[in-house]
Amino acid sequence: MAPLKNPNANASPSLTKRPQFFRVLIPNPFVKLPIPQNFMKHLDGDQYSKATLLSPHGKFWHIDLHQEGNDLYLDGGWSDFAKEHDLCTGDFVVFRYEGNMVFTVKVFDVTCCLKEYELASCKSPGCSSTSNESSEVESLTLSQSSEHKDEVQCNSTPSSKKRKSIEISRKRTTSPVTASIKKTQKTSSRSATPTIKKTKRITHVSSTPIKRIEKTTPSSPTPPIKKAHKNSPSLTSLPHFEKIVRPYSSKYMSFPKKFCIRHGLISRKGITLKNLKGKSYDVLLYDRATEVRVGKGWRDFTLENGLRDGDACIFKLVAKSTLLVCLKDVLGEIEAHKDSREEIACNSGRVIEYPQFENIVRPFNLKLGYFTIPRSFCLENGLVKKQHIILEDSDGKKWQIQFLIRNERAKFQKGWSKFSKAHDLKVGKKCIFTLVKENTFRVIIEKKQAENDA
DNA sequence: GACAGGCTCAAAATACTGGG
DNA sequence: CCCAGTATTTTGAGCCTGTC
Repeated sequence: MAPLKNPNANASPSLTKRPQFFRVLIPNPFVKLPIPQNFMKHLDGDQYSKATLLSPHGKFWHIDLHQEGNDLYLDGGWSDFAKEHDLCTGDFVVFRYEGNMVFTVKVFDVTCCLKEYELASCKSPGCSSTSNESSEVESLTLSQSSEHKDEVQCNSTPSSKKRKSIEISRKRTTSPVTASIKKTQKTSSRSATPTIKKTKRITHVSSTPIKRIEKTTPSSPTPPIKKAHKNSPSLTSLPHFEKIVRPYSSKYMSFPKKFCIRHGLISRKGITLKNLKGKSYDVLLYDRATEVRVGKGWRDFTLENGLRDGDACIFKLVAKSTLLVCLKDVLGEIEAHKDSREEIACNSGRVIEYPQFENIVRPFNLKLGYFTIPRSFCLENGLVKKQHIILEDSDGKKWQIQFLIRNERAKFQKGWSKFSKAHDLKVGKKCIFTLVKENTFRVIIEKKQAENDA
């Protein structure tokens, strides 16, 4: 099925009013389950080709969607899901939409009670224990999943300060956090700015001292939670701790050493962080005198999950070496499904700028007839394969140029020479390329820079 | 001449260590 | 907790060769 895509959306539904629907199971839904037509308005903009179900097992299931006319069905993988969860005729299944085609699922049986499930590693094809921790049993339960929001929100909001606008176009992968660092370093060196101080102070209010936050299962080095039970521990009772993202957090995060020792994390060196969307990130731990630092791999996590100065991260130990990370931004909102900075910008009402980059024309651009493009820009904007793109000049005239990537290097080539000649490009001129839509750049050519500066 | 592709090397960014 | 410094990795500029 061709994915239906709405250009608008990615935005997660408001966390305070997540849409839900339920289905009472009749025999047919064991093959495929229809999504109510009225509910589909909440899916606008998401890709309809697949859905991810966060099961009561605490596992993520990837289910194919099938569209018939105006109807949308949970199809491929649904029967496996039903089988794995022992769904019966008359069962009442609640789907809560988390955004980005992710649903948490609750199952009530004919007695109107929430069904209990064993937290076993599932081996069914659609189940997302595909990552490197496939053998591990995750202990995130359905109730946990639905409770996490309340749990985290019970902490006071860290700060009401407004965030700075997002720099979407960046030169040479300058992350927001990095940018923040640079800014901080410029304004003052060792002493934090008043804003940061404030954040810090509030941090202590919001994050109970680690000793109090951390609730461990009795005296076992690792929490052997194997069964979801009505009385089973909720996420709040899983061992966890909270940390606030600081400017230096783009480089590393420090974990409380006591927590790591108690749960045997240090001995493992490499652990897995998992976001609420189920994506796993392998990171390395470095044992230090007074703390344990998360090093290699951490940066990827911060970038992909849009962590910024002031955000709170709640790390919950859900398996021997797996920490589930709940994010809470500086405004106190839990961001369960951050997908991109653009999405974050949408959610917080910030202005979205078109991605752009700029380059100065160099001699070889004219001599050899190609123009190099920052790799980071290409990666961020999905320019990853050879294709034709359109350059639109200030007169509205369009030029077809070949975009290609070779050896991890991206450049405009075929057609570039014509463009450069037509616009009388000279060495030192600055060109600003704004990606206004897929495959189309608007080009602004600025005047020659002050005599090549020197 | 235009285009495709490869190589080297310096600069920048990132990962990590040391220590106040 | 946080900054400074160093080591390592990644990226892009520049140039070259081969093919059409």
